[in-house]
Amino acid sequence: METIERKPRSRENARSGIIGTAKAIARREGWQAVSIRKIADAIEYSAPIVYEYFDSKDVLLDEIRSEGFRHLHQEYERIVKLYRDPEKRLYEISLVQWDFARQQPEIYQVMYNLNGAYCTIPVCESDAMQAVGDTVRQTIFSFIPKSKESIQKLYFEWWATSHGMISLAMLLKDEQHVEQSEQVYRDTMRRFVRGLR
Amino acid sequence: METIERKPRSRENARSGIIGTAKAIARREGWQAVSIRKIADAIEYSAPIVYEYFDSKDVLLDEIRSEGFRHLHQEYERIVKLYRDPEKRLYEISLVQWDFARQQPEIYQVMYNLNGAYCTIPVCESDAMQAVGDTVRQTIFSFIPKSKESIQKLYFEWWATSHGMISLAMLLKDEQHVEQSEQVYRDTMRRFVRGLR
DNA sequence: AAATTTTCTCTAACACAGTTAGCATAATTG
DNA sequence: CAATTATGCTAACTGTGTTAGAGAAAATTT
Repeated sequence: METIERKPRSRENARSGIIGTAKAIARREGWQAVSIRKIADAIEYSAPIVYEYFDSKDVLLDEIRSEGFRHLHQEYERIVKLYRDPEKRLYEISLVQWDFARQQPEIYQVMYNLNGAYCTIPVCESDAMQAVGDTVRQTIFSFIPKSKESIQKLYFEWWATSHGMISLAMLLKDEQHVEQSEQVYRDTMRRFVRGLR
Repeated sequence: METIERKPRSRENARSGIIGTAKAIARREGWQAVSIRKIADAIEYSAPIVYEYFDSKDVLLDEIRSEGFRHLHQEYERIVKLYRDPEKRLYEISLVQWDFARQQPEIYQVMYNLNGAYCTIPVCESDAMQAVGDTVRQTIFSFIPKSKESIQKLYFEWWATSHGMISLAMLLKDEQHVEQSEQVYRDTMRRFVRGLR
């Protein structure tokens, strides 16, 4: 993913090379260390070339963020198709969220402007994020048919609980053991889902 | 807090001037806009002077962060002294946390490396943060005398729930109405406290 | 009072950041 | 072959954190 040959490369190829390099640097050195010049060096181009693919660093980060939300959305839809029991669905969705944040922390960080990642473009306006929200709201609605406002409140609660634990576990990863955090997360999310009926 | 006269100023005076200016800029333009030169301009000094008071920007941010945790700790202690009922205590502490994040979002952001604020120094090692944790753990212990591990787990849960809602409400402040978020927060925290007994 | 030292503050510079303008070369088209 | 388009570069601008070293002013000593 790092040292890409320069010779045979189409436009889409270069674009994904930029994204991949940005993610690789962020994973290795943190988002603060991600610079246009460093990306350009890695893909063996000069800095201005990057601007042929992304209008600004902000737009690049936004693209990576949207990619993250789209990936998450796909995973959620997979879960929805896999299980029929609404409770099982929501619980498994919760686990997917945890695993995603564990396996690709740099993506999770840019999605929520965490730990030095900073994208000016408001995340609320992202269609991908809306789509994720819709899937979860539908799942909640599927076993608790309530008013739109009530569903929104429950979704907000679920989201906050999950995101709170994930971002806190990231913050304390040196002090608190991952296994324990994960156990608490599982228990809490299971309890949350149970509490819905 | 912005245009400070230069004439009569002691060392402590200048130090707090730097901190105050940094906070003011962060509040007005976000943490990403906080630069050493801008701070120096505001206090009518040249940039290197700032380094006489703080070894680096990182240290400056860490100081502001610790200040935030110390302030929060004081508020928590005030609540503990004010109420005898443990449930009331924890609930009021939760509300203090919300109000703090509402009234001084820039401080809350630097405390958790949110929204462009980025301090390299690990927050876990902060004594002030530990002190805050101790107070909350004690409060939880005061009406649920369990093992250290259980208390730690409950504290983690409480913290995650509170922090999750606060940071999410910050993220969605344009979409979701503050009043509704606050209502959900109050309900959730009350339910959490109730659920402890 | 003169000389010396210490204190205070500044300018200049370095490497790096995001970003843009303009030029050179290569590929394609007529 | 000539003209045009595409491609990628260098150089530059402003702004960032940070450091070195110069210079003035104040305090101290002789």
